[in-house]
Amino acid sequence: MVVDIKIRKKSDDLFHALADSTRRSIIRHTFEREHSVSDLARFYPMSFAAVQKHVAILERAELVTKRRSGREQLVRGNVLAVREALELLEQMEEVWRSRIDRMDQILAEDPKEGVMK
Amino acid sequence: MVVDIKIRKKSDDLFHALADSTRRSIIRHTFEREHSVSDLARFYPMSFAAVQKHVAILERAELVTKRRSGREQLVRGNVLAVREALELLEQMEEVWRSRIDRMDQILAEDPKEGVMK
DNA sequence: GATATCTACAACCATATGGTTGTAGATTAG
DNA sequence: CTAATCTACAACCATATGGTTGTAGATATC
Repeated sequence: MVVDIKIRKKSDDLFHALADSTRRSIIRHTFEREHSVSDLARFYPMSFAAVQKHVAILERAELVTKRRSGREQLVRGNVLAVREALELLEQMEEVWRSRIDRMDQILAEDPKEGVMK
Repeated sequence: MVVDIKIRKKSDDLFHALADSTRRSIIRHTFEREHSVSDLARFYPMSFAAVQKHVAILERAELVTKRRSGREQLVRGNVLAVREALELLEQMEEVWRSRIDRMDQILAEDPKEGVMK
């Protein structure tokens, strides 16, 4: 299905965006309050352009949004994308949990079955 | 601190490992039950060596463990790493939540203060 | 109007990533 | 013993990634 490809791509973007400590730091900062891009750039040991690229990756993953204010571009964290990532991980955990449930079920079955074999 | 670097690297590895749909699929499969590497390789449209590399990346992120059984290498998902990723995301969410709390606090203050200004 | 600031974006570079094929060592099956 | 299977790992390749510098357009400040 085409929709599946979209979900896959979105998850790829989401986790990829999270797989960098600078970007995780930007998320935290922009969760606290809005920051302009150059505001953020002053904070990290890299060029303005590099930070700009990190913000673009976060934006594509919808982890942050940008809003223009005069000549500044204000970046704000979007908690919904983090929730999305949490849900994806919880779905994985669910597969694991259901396996444990099945094992419990097998162990709870009448032991005679096993002994008689 | 040196410990921080370790945590950073670990988080990088963890989210990077999750940022690929083949690897997320392997996690799900090995959460259900153990699979040998060639078992997994038969399932995906790529070479054995490619799957082997994906498993290595998952192993480095501690998302799976391997156990030898004769000539086979059995791969099993490790739910603890998923929990770790969940915790990291929840910590981010916490920053956001505390900001909301602060805003609520400001809005709950005696309105006279604002009016009198 | 002139100058400084903030942003966008292109071009470039070194390294990482995700794939391939090929070779060789262990282990099992016939 | 021989053949088949499973794994490890090296070498290679195209593209992606994360950084750089430089240029140019908007906006604000003096």
